[in-house]
Amino acid sequence: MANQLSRLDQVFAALADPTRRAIVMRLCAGEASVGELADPFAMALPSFMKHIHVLETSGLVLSEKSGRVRTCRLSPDALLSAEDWFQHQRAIWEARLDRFETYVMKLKKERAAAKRSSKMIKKTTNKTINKTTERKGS
Amino acid sequence: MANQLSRLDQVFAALADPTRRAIVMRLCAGEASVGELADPFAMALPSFMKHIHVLETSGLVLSEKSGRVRTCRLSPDALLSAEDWFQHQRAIWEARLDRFETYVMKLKKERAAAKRSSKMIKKTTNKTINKTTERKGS
DNA sequence: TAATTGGTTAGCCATGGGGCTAACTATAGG
DNA sequence: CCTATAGTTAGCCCCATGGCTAACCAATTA
Repeated sequence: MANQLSRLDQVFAALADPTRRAIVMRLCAGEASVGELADPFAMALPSFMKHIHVLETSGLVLSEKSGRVRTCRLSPDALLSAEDWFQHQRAIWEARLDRFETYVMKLKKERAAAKRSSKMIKKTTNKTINKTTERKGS
Repeated sequence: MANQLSRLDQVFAALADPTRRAIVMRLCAGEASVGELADPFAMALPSFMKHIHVLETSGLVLSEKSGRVRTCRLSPDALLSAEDWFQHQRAIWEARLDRFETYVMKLKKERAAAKRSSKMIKKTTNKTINKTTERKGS
């Protein structure tokens, strides 16, 4: 009970394996038994079951046993939470790009104005731009 | 295609580690030197450098050394390709849901018709319908 | 030139992941 | 009742991963 990894850790770790990604892709098309899922893979069943187990503990897959057959289905929640992570990062990234772009536009204007009214001071301003991208809040 | 998969392997594996996800999140806010990146982590530098290296070979991060300082920045391509994967899976999933739903609608109609014209045969149909109501919007 | 700073290389260690076989349980079918 | 089917459990192997220290460049800076 000491070190519980975050759900994202488990979801990404689960999806880092091509076999498991293939299983998820297969389950996107509908539920299936372990045997059906395992069929395309040249792998011993116990090995395959480990993958299923990883997917289950990551929350990506749910399964239920009835009789001697275990049926697996996708639980889209974990998938969505990972997708959310990407979208969140992208939002931050794009916001920064926007801020940067407007900043550069402002600089451009200022530079143009300075050029119009003066002689030549642009070298240092240019360097300042690099510094800013490097670090924002610290 | 197989090439792309192995890249996904690396991207997901890279993101499966909380340290590395934190680095990516930090880099979404702008580029930084290795030292700056390492600062928040209670970890020896060589260990930290391994994470940077993993991120670089996964294609998530680019770095450039000038003088004795190595500056890292995010390369959004890999991030986007992973996000695409999710969106693709979700599309398939949702398409299936739609197909399933129309199928159930068809069943409902048929059941209503059967009920109108016959006695009582609802057992299995009923079970199928419950499955649908269980998850609808997602 | 000497010392400091910022990374890098090399090598060690413990753990965990992904694969296997063999043997076992439990249902379904003949 | 007997056998085949579908998973499951146990245990072994190998190598990748994530952490460490120690020693080593190579730029800056005093």
